[in-house]
Amino acid sequence: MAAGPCTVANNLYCDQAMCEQCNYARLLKNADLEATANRLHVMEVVGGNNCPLTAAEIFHTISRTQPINQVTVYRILELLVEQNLLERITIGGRAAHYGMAPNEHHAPHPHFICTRCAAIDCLSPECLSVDMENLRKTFSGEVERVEVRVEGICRNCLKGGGKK
Amino acid sequence: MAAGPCTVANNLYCDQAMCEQCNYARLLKNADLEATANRLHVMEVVGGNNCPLTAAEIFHTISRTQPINQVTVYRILELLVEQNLLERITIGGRAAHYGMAPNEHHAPHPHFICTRCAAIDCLSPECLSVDMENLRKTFSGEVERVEVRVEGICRNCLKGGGKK
DNA sequence: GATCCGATGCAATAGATTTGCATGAATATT
DNA sequence: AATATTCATGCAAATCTATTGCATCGGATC
Repeated sequence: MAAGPCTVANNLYCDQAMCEQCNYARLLKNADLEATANRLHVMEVVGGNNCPLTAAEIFHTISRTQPINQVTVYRILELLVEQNLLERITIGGRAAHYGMAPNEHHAPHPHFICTRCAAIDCLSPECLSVDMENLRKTFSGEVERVEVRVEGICRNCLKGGGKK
Repeated sequence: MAAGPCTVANNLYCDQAMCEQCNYARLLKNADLEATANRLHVMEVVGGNNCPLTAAEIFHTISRTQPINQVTVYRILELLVEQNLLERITIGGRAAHYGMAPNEHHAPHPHFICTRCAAIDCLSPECLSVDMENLRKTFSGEVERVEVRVEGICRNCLKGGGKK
C-alpha cells in the first residue's frame, strides 16, 4: 500500500474507522432510508476506508466501478450525515471529509491533521480523554457532540517523507 | 445588543475572545510585520469581537468605515494565522472563522457551534479539560495544537429564540 | 533620481458545494 | 387500469469561498 494521505487508506495511528462488521443496508433501513445501490456504495467506500474521505474521493472511488453523479454523492453524504450514519469532519478552508459516525462498531475518536502534508487520520478513542462532566455542568445549552482535532506533524513528515 | 449569531458580538458563554488589553501594533511588530492600517483594522475587528468571524464579516465590518479590498482581507488573515496572531476555526463545509490566537491575554478555549442556528461561540477555557499527557505519550507524531469543538443547541434556540 | 520591495487593488480563476429543473421508477389513489 | 404522488437521480447552472496573476504605488535603499 502506497504512502501518502488518506486517499489510499493508509492510516498511521489506528484502524478505528475501518469496518468489516457494519451492515450498511441495515443501518440505512434503521434510519428509514431506502437502501439504494448508490447509498450502499457510498457507505461501503466510507466504511471500507480507515481514514475520512472527501466527497471527491468518494465520487472517484465509486466511479471506477459504477456510473454515479457527483451531485448524487453530495446529496447522499448530506442525507447520511443528517441521519447520523456518517460524520462530517472539516479542516481549514478545504473540502469536508466523511467517516463513519459513532455506532456500535465505531467509538467516537479524535482526528489528527498534519499541518505539513494535510493528511487526516483517525486517532484511537482512548488516546485522548475529555472531561465531559464539567462541560455539561457549566454549559447552559444542550451538548450533542464533542469533536477533538489534533493538529501537528505526522510521523511520515517528521521522517522527512512528507510531501510539501 | 441584538440577539443572533456572532456577527453582532453577543457571545453567550464567555468573553474569552474579546480583548481590550492587546496592543495590536505591538503584536504585529513582535512578529516582524509592518503595522499597516489594514492589518490593524483586521486585528481590531477580530479582537474586538467576542466570537470568531468569517473573512466576509471582517471585510464588511471594516468596509463600513474604511475602503478595503476583500482579497486584502484574505491575505492579511492568512498572514496573521501563519504568524500565530490569529487562529482559524472551521466548521461544517462553510466559511472559516477567525479569532485571536492564544496569547498572554487569550487562553486557548473550546468553541461551541449551534446545530440549529449555526451560531459560533467561545467557551470558557476551564469548562473542558483534555488529557494531553496521555495523547503525547501515545502519539508518534508531533502535536502542535488541540482544538475542541462542542456541537449542540444553544441557550437561545432551546428557549425557542433561535431562527431556523 | 533609479531601483527594489512589500502592501494593496482589481480581474480572473479555481475548487467545493448547492440549487433548479427534468426524468424515470416505484408506490399510492381514484 | 389510469392518474397522481413521491423519491432518487442526473445534468446544467449558479453560488460561495478562497486563491492567483498582474499592475500600481509608496517608502526604503542604493
